[in-house]
Amino acid sequence: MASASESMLNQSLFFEQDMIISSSSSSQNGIIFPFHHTNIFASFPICNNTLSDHDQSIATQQKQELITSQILSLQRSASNYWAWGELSDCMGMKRSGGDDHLGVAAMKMKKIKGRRKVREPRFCFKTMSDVDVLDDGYKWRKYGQKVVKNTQHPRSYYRCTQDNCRVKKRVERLADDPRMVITTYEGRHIHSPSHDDEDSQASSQLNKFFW
DNA sequence: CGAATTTGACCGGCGC
DNA sequence: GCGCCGGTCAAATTCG
Repeated sequence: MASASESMLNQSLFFEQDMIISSSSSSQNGIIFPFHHTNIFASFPICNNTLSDHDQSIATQQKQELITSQILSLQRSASNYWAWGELSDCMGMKRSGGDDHLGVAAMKMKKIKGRRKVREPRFCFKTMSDVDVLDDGYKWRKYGQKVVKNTQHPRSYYRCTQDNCRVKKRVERLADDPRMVITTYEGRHIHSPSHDDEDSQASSQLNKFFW
């Protein structure tokens, strides 16, 4: 148990270093590297819109924190995950190329300084799973369901039940492979996972380290 | 009976 | 300006 946590720690530290490298060296495809012992693969496309260096570093840091947190919390239930992150808090961003199923969502924006519109950082998992809602350690309440165009499966919308925690997630099935579940997280948890299983202590310790 | 989910209405962004 | 579409709200319904 202790060794597993330690291993995860090292993995995530390595991950942070790669994130920094990727933000300056790759603008389209990002990087892909495996989390060997969890079968998690991560790829981080970097937004190529015009962000200042300062904004870039802040956004990258936020993304790192979000992804690290989510991977830590998902590690317990993970099997055959693919994951990718998206730097989405930049103005007027459009996804280029495919990935239509994730959508250029008309996401709720918030204005900063009265002019800039910024999206919450988002992070997606693609998972081979029979169940739609993965046990990621947090408690979610469903607040909506929508049939999106060109897909036969509805998309479900969840919000974290914790007071003052604004984190949301969307869950949908891949149109061309219904066995795959797309889970999109948006925002940052302001608390530890609420699960009371035996992993919670180690998990919260790791969270403390990264947050 | 309170909590959680369902579901149609509504809203705002975006493309034409 | 209008219509489409994704996201959210909230009343109704279901569940535990």
